Amino acid sequence: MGRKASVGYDELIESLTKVFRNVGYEAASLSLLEKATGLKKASLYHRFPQGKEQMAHEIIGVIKIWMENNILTILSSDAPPEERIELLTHCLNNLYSGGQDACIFNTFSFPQDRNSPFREEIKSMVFAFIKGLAGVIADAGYDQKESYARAERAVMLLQGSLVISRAIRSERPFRDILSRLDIELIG
Amino acid sequence: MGRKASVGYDELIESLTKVFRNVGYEAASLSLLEKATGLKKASLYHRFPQGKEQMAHEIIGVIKIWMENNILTILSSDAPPEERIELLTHCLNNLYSGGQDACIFNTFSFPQDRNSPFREEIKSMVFAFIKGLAGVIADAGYDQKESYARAERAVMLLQGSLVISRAIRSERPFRDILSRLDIELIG
DNA sequence: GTCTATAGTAAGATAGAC
DNA sequence: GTCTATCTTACTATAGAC
Repeated sequence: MGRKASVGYDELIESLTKVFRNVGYEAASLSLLEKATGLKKASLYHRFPQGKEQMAHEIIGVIKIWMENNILTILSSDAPPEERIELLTHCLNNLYSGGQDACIFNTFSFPQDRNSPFREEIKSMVFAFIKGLAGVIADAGYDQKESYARAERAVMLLQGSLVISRAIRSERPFRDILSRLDIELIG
Repeated sequence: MGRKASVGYDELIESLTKVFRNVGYEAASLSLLEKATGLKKASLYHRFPQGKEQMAHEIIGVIKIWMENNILTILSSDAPPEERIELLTHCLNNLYSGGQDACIFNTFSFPQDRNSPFREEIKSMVFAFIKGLAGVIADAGYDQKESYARAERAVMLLQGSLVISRAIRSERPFRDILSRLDIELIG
């Protein structure tokens, strides 16, 4: 039997995610990751033998599963559209820490050569999110084309509000968008 | 008299900007900057004695001036609002290369410790842009509060569309937003 | 499983020839 | 003004003790 880990997998991933999403793949140095996780470089390599690239892949995988189990599950439930959007709003507020944390859709989409591997995963997650939203909007009575357009627009507003919130260092833009998400989607 | 530069200041700044905005400050290594400019490290240090940090500051300064001379000048002209927005649209399409290039509002807002110096400059540029837009909207008859809200919202949509366009590798979302910018602002 | 110690590599930055 | 060569530092990654 192996020795017990001082840091559980889940909290390890959470610490790594916080760094990666907020500074980007290249800037996420092992020293930053050491500080964030409380583990030394060698220990990180013990957990992730392929180093940074593996860490990035695993946090993306975990986020993907989280997204399926939370956001997408909420969106495809049989509750009324208004209720689903209400739940989604809380979910997103939690995911982005009220506008303080960046989104990997943004951070991991910058062209940093080698890591094009995870750009494909990001792309499919973006589409999954938009399609999930479009489903709710369609359930509220909009036609398919309009539903997709509204969904995509909402994602843009969310991403844009995160950009502006970070740029002006105020969570207010993000909160504003989140508080009007229902109107944006099915209003 | 000094020897003639093989690369003029303007095209040098342009090459540097292309790298910085699209990969971010940390990932903009001197080898990337060498390739982009065609100058060797030592030559770059001759032009920018304080290295990367100075390069970043100067490209931001140049963009700021460009923004004042183009975007802000257009927005504060005495042409009718519709006409100003039409000019702005072409300006933005050019600035972002039709959705292919990232915005420094986004790239330079990530928390990379030391370079907090330029976060203040970015912040003021974001506000200047929003206020410039709000002016046009107010001229079209909207009250101040609504004008500001619409302006901020338009900036979010632009930024968000750039994020999504990069994420799904299609300029379509950006083009869609740009083509509806007039409706978004004063429609 | 985590650590200290240490390679090995790429980064930022200078010195000096042309 | 640009270059090659070099220095120093930081980073990624590994070896081996506990």
